[in-house]
Amino acid sequence: MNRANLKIGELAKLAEVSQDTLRFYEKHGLLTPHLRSAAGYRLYSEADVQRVSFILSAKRVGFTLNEIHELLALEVTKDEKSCEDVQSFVDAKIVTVKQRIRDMQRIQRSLQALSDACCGGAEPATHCTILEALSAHSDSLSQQSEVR
Amino acid sequence: MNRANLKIGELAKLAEVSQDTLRFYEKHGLLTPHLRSAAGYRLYSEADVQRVSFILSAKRVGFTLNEIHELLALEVTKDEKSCEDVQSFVDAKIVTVKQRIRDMQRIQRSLQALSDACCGGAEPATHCTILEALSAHSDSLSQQSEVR
DNA sequence: ATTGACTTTAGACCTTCCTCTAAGGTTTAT
DNA sequence: ATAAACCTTAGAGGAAGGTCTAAAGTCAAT
Repeated sequence: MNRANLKIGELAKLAEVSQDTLRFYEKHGLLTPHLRSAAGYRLYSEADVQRVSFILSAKRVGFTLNEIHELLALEVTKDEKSCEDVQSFVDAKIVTVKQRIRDMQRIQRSLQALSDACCGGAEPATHCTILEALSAHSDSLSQQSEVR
Repeated sequence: MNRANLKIGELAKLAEVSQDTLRFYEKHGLLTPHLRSAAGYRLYSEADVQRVSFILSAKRVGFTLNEIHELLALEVTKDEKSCEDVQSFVDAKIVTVKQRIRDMQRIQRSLQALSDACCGGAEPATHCTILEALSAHSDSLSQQSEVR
């Protein structure tokens, strides 16, 4: 499958989303096909493919479509005060992302502990639920940060 | 604030969620207070605090409440074939989590590049949007895995 | 030139995850 | 003993993110 001027069904298959979802994203300003055919068919470019990829990754890790819209709208126009605005917004997002990475790593360790406690052999299966596995590494609400 | 026998308002404040949300989680089997007062007030234990912490972390990184329910229900009963079931489920989740961590790291690098390209000083601001910043490190849909 | 697989639109409908309202009972402080 | 600040329930309402339907136009192959 070539990646230039994809029709909606082709992009849908490539990105593993429905055509409805792509139209929905368009309606909400997240993804506009770079052109339309004479008959009005949406035609997506390679850049559009990248864009949908970004949207899906960002969504998978918990950004809302609104937040993704803001991220996509970010642009350093370089010659203005846009810098400050962009930078403070982006830096705030970086903090959020770092927190989420820590959340995920904590969950990953717990899942791993649970998997290991299992048929791991000689281990005493002290960790019998994910919460027990988690509390072995946990820090819990004590130093909770942003909850959106 | 002590963490034994919290009333709903106390837990809500501690966890930074609404009381409604806690009741909603209870209705859906995610968080049952360990006991009720004579008058029917919910009383939450330290373990309940941990549980809500887990729910919120998992939610922040993109698990649905249903998935969280499944994770919380996991239990190695040790003496049966529960091991195999738990392990294959958990191992699948670990794969998902690892993918999401990579997604987040990719996004983090892009945000960082965007922030740097900004008022970073002498840099030529080649990365002017998040998508351009992203494509500098990107791999896009080419090796996409699970999209839930 | 017609069949089958595509595409278009508008709009109704659905699920998830809350959030709010109403009508009332309880606890604590004064 | 009464006010203020808690708590209870059931159920309606709402925003986000799709998903489905209908009625119609387009394209490629036989």
